[in-house]
Amino acid sequence: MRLSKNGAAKPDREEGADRARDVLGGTEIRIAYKIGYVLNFYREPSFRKIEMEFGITRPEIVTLIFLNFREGVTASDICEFSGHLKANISRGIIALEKKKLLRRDVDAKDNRRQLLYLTPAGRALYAKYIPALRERERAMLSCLSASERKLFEGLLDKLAEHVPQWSALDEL
Amino acid sequence: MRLSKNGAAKPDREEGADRARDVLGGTEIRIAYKIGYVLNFYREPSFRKIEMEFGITRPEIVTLIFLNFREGVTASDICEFSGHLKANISRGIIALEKKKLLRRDVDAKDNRRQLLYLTPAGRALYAKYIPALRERERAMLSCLSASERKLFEGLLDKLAEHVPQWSALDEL
DNA sequence: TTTAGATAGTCTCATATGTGACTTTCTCAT
DNA sequence: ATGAGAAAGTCACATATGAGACTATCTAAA
Repeated sequence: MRLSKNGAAKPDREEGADRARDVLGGTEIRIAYKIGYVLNFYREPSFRKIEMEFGITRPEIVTLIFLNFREGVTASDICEFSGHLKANISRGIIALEKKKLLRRDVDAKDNRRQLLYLTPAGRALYAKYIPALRERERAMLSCLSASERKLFEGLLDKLAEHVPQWSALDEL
Repeated sequence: MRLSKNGAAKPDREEGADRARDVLGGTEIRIAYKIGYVLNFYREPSFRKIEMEFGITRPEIVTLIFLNFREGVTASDICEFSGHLKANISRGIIALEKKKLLRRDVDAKDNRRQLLYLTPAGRALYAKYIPALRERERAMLSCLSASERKLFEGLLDKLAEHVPQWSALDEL
């Protein structure tokens, strides 16, 4: 029942993959459980490593990821697509500003809102940790052929676009 | 840019689904990000509700789910397939035992290990919260046809079986 | 046998997180 | 215009979590 460090099964044990198939198929929420299983192994170790290495929290990590491809957004926007609670994103933004990794301007059109922008230092920090995430994603998907990957992403897109139909934003 | 509570877009804003497609496609780790997006909306609200309603923690929730289909396993086994750290699963098991929701026996073959079994009360508690998780999974997947769902699960299985190849257990 | 190292599980401490209340600002119907 | 209610963001408090040390037990090789 044990896996050794490199993921290979010990001689007298079930092989890891067999065991995974067996176990993961057993719950009453098979698909959700399997998504969680794969994602946990992708995300948790990666994010913990970044947290430790760079002294930032998860909301800070995702805020930098988000701002890297779209600036001038608000804390609420980041909540909406990161799944983090607004209190945590708020704290993260305050911390990032304190470290001069982002800048925020009050929206002239709506004084409640603050528009967020990365500083060069913020962009540089992002550039330090994103390659490991990219590489790990590549490894995760390497068991799928190019066409399977396309297929998988297409189905994921469908699921993602459908999210607003069944999950209210204020649930997060 | 805002979604209203029922997920419908306000008249003068982009529609939720368009916006999601647009935003989610922008990161450097598209597929991982999309998996996280969908899963967050599935898992976080559901689990938080269970936590509050029944006064149990996440490790306790997953321990009950796991034991419901396989008993006589150990804390390590649960770590292996839940993605939770052993300290947290350990605390969860201690709490569940205190509440008489599970029972543990020292393994006669290996005195370090404790074999876990649900009590009827534990099974009853599980039965109270699993229907909502099932229903929410159904809603999440309702945008896929039966054959798309099969396809999606097949690809997920492939990814799950491949996990040991790229992620070491001790990373969790 | 003995012993070095691995493994199962628990504990302590520091930190991150969830909840809900709060302020300020905006929106919209009257 | 004005007042009720929604939305953006912050805060304080309690709790859950992550890191890493620790004990006890097992394994395997000399």
